Formats: sequence, structure tokens, C-alpha cells
Amino acid sequence: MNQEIVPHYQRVKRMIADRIAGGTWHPGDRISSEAELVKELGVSRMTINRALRELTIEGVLTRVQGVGTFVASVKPQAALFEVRNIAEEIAERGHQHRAAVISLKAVPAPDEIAETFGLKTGARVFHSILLHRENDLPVQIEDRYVDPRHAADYLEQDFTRQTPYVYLTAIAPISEAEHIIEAVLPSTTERKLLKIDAHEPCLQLTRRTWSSGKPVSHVRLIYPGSRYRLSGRIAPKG
Amino acid sequence: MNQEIVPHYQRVKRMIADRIAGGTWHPGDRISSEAELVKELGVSRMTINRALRELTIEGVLTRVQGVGTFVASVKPQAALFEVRNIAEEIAERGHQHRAAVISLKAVPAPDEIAETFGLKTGARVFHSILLHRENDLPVQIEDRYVDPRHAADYLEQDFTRQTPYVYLTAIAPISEAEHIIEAVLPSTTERKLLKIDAHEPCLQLTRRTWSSGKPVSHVRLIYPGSRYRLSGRIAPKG
DNA sequence: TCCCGGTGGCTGTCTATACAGGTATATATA
DNA sequence: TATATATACCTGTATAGACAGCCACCGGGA
Repeated sequence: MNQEIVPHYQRVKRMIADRIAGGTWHPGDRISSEAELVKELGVSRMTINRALRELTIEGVLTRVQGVGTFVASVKPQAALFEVRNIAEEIAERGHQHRAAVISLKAVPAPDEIAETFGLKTGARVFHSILLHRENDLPVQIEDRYVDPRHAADYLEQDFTRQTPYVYLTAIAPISEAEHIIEAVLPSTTERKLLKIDAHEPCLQLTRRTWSSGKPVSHVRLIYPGSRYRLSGRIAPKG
Repeated sequence: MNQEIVPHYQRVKRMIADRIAGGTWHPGDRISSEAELVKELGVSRMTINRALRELTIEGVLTRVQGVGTFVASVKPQAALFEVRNIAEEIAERGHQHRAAVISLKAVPAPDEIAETFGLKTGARVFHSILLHRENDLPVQIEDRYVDPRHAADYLEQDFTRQTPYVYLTAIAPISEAEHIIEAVLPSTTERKLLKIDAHEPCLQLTRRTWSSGKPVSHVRLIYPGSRYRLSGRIAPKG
């Protein structure tokens, strides 16, 4: 008998969750107060408090000081997608990753980029285009703008050895990121690089990153629709 | 002077985070033990413990019982996308939402659906196709399969009044969800419903949901690429 | 040299107690 | 009646003390 020992606060969390799932308490209802749960369950108030605090963080409960603890309303559908360093992801599949540098130079900033970086349109920014291959099959175009003030030696890097993502996170750890996912038709140039048919839809992920509150990079990742998809799974914990 | 009062555990968290950001402690380093922090900061061990525990949940630290507390390695890029009930989303923009029921009937389960629901191929399942419009402009096709065992009266619902999402979450709260995002070309039928040009790429979000561990619904949402995009933002908290 | 058990240091949990601060209700006052 | 005040109850935070469980390391014995 491998008796599982479970901490008290976990058992309290489970009990609360079960009562909600079982219909004893409905969304919006006030549940028993900490003091009542102490008497009912025979554990200290600190233990009850920890259980209720964690359930609140997990979105199961809502607490109002001076009033009580309530069952939270149905939470919105949230999907968690992990967008990872492509080199790592490919390596994990046991495949070979290679990156080709298509372009690497300083350019005048387009409007959108200038605005992101807080520069004037036409100011000098770094721009790189890379083609990532998995076992020699093109899987991603990386079209990146970088603020020169945060990565002065960007143009001197060998991105066939270390991806820009790895280089940038090393010199400016990401503190904030914004992602946009769209379905697009790639340009003719991009289509040729990816070696895909005309009219093949692609996933485009645009990511802007900040380090210590300052914008660092604006990257557009293009994936052939036939070779790539994003997936994620969520499951509330007990 | 509106002096902000900050709880001790918050100040401890901030201090730890600052030392990591400031380079005092690097990823992989062992940080001071709870006992050392008690002596250094003059607060109780429970307070230190709460701060470290929360930083661990947030992914900033890693703790190993019997060994110590370590600065976590660089966390993977994670993008949080909120995929919401489209009716709500449209209402929030102050626009008019209308749903048209294109199809609503029982059908033999295709292979993939049967497998998800744990049925034999060809078993009777419910199938609905809805077209969602925002100010009379088509914005989403909802192609949904539902396990009849969890929603016996699915076919009797009026989905122009209440979306299937709302109906299903009411009778079977979602406990788990899986999402897949792809770029696709819609079928001719779908293209006509959405009133888009040939070759216009679309975002396709496939979602499978479970309630109490049992599969409930398999839905394919198709968005015209020119009218829709998914966005999300993450920022580590202090 | 290799294996084994002891030991100190670390995190994980739990308790009893205390006080602060918020909210709603009842009570007293103008 | 309307307004201020007291109070009961609730959550939020903090503390000292205790014990359990885990792990790395060291020293002794085969």
C-alpha cells in the first residue's frame, strides 16, 4: 500500500473545488468563511487561508476583504501557446536545424518600426532576414528589426551559429512580449524562399519584445500553413 | 503624500527580483537560504517562505527540498491568447452580433470525431454549423460536433438566441481544453458563407473541450484572414 | 577503494496568536 | 427622517515555534 500523503491545504483546496463541481456552491455564491471552515475541517486558519488564496490565484474564487469569499463566475476561454526558439524545438524532435542569413544590414526604419522603437521614420535600425530549415526543408522565415541602442554589435554576429533570439535574450532579457497571429499570403520573395505553391496560406506571428520596459525587437515569423501549426492545452489544477 | 504601504512579502519578492535583474544572482545560482534571508531582512521565515513560494509559481525561482533555492533558467517564450466567446467579444466592441444557423442535425461521426468522443466511426453525434456576423459582416464559421451523451437536447436549442458555447458551458463546465491554430484555405462552401475571395487565407482554430475528464465538444472556428487576428501580451509581474 | 550510516542544513508544512483594515448592519444622535 | 457612530464579522498580513522530509557530504568500516 503506497499511501499517498497529501498536505492539509491541498485537501482543503480539493474539498472546496469538489463542492463547487458538485453543485453545493454555485458561481456567485458566498462560501463558508475562514472561521467556519476552521471549525468544520479542524485545521488552522492559516492553512485555510493558504488554500483559499491559491484557489483565488487560480481563478476559482473571488475574495473581498470585509465581506467574504465567493465562487468565481465562469472563466473566459484562455489558450496558452508556447512560442519557442525554433532551433530548440527542432533539436527536440531530433531533427537537424540550419539557419541561412538572407540579409543582415542597417536600414532606414519603416513607419511602424520607428514608432515601436520611439525613433523618427527613416532612423537607422538593424534588419535581418533568416531562413530556418528543418532537415533541409524550409519551415520559417524570420524577418527582424532590432533597436541598435540595445544591440550595437548586432550586424557582426554569425547567426548561422547562434540565432538572433538567443543572442538578444542574452544581452537584453525579455521583460515583456506582445504577439499577434494572422493568416496571410506571403510575398513572392517569401514564397520562393519557403518553396511553397502560390496561394498557400501561411501563419504569421508578429512579436514585439521589451527589456526593462524598453522596446528591443520587432520580428515577423512566417510559417508555411502546410508544415506548421500552433497548439496548446489548458487544464485547471487541483 | 499618499504613502503607499506595501506588505512585507511583496517587498521581499521585489528585492529578490531586483537582485536577479541587477545581476547579483544569475540563472542557475543558488540564492540565500530562508534562514539567511530572515537574518538579513528581519522578517519571519513564514514571510520569506511565502515570497519565495510565489516567485517559484511565477517561474522566477526553482526550489529543491534539502538543497536550496535557485534562480530559474530563462523561461520559454509563452504567449497567452485569450480565445473568447465571439458574441461577447463583438458586444464589447459595441457592435451588433448575429448568428445564423446553417445546419443543425444528427450525423454519423467521422473518424476523427468518433475517436475524440470514444465512439465507433459512424455513431450518431450532433453537428452544427453557424455563421457569426459582426454588423452584418461574416466574421466566423463555427463547425461543431457534440457528444449527445452530454447534451441530449442540443438539437432543440435556438442558437440564434444563445450560442452553443454558452449553452454547453452551462450544462457541462469546461475542465480542459486543447487548441490548435492553423492557416488554411477554406472550402468553397465556407468561402461563400464568409463572402471572401478565392485564395484568401483563413485562420482555423480547432478546439476540443472536456468536462470532468470526458470529451464534450469538437469545434472548428474559421476566421477570414483579412478580418481577424489573435493577439496576446505577457509581462512578468513584480 | 568502495560502500554505508550519521549529521547538518535546507525546504515543506502546520499551528496558535495577533493586529490591521475593510464592509455592512445596527444604534444613537441631530 | 437623515446622518453620524459603534460594532460585529470578514479577509489580509505577520510572527515564533515546531516537526517532517529530503539531500549532500563526511567519516568509518569492510
